[in-house]
Amino acid sequence: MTIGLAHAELIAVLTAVTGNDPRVMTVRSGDALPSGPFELGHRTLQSGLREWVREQTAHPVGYLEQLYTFADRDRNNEILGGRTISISYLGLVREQPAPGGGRPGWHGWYEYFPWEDHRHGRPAVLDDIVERLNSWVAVDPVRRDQRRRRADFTFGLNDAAWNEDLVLQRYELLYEAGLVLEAGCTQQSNSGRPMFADHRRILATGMARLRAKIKYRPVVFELMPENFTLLQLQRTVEALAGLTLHKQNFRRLIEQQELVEETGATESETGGRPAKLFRFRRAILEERELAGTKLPLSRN
Amino acid sequence: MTIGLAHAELIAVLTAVTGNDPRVMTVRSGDALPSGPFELGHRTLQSGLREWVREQTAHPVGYLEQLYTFADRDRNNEILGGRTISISYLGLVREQPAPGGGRPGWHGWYEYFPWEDHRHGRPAVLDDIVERLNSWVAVDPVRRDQRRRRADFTFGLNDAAWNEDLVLQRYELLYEAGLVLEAGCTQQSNSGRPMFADHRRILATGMARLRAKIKYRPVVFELMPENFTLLQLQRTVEALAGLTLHKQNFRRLIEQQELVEETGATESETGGRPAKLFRFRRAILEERELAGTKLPLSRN
DNA sequence: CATTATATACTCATATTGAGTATAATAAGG
DNA sequence: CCTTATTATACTCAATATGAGTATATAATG
Repeated sequence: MTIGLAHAELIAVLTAVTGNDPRVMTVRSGDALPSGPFELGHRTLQSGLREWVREQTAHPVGYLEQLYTFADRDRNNEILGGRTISISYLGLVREQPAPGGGRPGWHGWYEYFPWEDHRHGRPAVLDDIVERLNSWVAVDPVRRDQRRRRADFTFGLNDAAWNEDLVLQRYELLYEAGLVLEAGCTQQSNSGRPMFADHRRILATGMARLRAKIKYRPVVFELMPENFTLLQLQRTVEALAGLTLHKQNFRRLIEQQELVEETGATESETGGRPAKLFRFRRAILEERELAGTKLPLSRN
Repeated sequence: MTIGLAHAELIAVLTAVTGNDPRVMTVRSGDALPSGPFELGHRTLQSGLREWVREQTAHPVGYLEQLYTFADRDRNNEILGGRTISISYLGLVREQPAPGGGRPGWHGWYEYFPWEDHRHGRPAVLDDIVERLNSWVAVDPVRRDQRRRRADFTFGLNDAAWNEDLVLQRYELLYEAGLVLEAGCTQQSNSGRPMFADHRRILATGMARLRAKIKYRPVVFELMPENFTLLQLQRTVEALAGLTLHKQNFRRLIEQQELVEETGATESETGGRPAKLFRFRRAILEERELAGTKLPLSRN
């Protein structure tokens, strides 16, 4: 009897932002995240993950960080004996054209989480969700107050402010309330596209991590091309945060932190006055690995 | 051939602060962290870890959060076949008297990391360490500049400020420079007490996480008794951060965030004017699970 | 009652942040 | 060429947060 033996699985939340659209790399036409077993031939967890992503999506991966390790009892249905442990990673890339013409597996974040995009105001799907949440709150006479506070807090209801970082908490609340398909509910519309097993939860974990991290670390630049305008940079951050930002303050913060430097060239495809092109000052990574990037999350 | 099979191990960094001394629970007289295999009988990773801690240390565990998952090739020396995956957790507790008179495995953080405690000024061991680091910097003519910047940044040398969060980066630098025993060096003094396998690295990961987290989440209270004075709270934070804080500003921040409420009683054992006793306002966890606790890290 | 020690209140300069207004540089339409 | 639309960039200002003090309060001790 081998105590402690388990199946180790690697899962990737690979993210890019293309045309102001935050996307995640998927397999099976958008139903699952790239994944595969951790094998003896893999040098490390990271390199194992890189191999699976290369094999399943043929997309190069740059920045990679560990997200979370899951081991749910109901994850090993199909597998004989042992348990399955899933080690998930967040990867940041620039979207590349698919090699060989195969369809690339990019899908928009907000296809899975339509209630998370507040760039054009509060999304309409929230009305429906809030109504169903209210029923869920009301149905339990004992925990009603607790449920009320939790719903208010996570979804920014009744004077609470919307907090873009609470992606995972919102998903988990919807799951508990039986409002997403993975929870075995029969409802269909407005709850976002489901995914295989717990992959949507893992995506939520990655989104939450990234939304939180862009505020104190210069990771956005992993998603940017070599040269970019400040507005492009802002639009990328906005796409991730699902919010619009104050333009002038955004520039002020980026520039005063010396995160970027002018290339000298300008971009005039933007419509109005041509914008200066910038590049990321890689030197900053050494100068202050941890000193952090603050992003002005002053709403518009 | 079972592809993807691995040994799953759970490791705990269990921390308490007793008498202004941050401590970690150990086994084997301080040589290792509590750990054990993830077994079929365990419902979840967390509950498996709780069982191992209970069995090996008999200490109750409250707050628990996942730290990191490791899988190094050199971790499975003794075990036949497969790899070992270590899933580490950070636990926060209040130190309890050992049941049955067995010696409890509490050891001070700074026994393992003597260079991390700056509460009484820059620790003397740093002189030695810096000298050896300088040799390490100088010995490589090619990467000298890079090494210089890295040493300066992580240890706060040459005008760089000491950043208490960089516990792991400092340990890793010392490891790479061959200045800790785990790296196979022969030196003895001033490099802190080593631990079994990579347990000291895992402890560093936990310390770094906790030092970072107390700044934006009210987790310190997990380490406090039910009622406490503001100075006791401050001393606990200082013990963790390895720094002294500005007393008046500390109070201002704690109070204006409404993290605590007066119990009505006072504590007069402190020497001077009796201090009001406070308790943590648990309600705040619901009110703003994520709104955060800011700690004034203005040095004294 | 002076001394010592801690607790708590209040002050003040500076930095950061949120939210604007004003001006500059381009393209397109008439 | 002039107006309008559109984007870029500079500058202002009030509110708040932060770092670093000073001042006062309440106890114990000798």
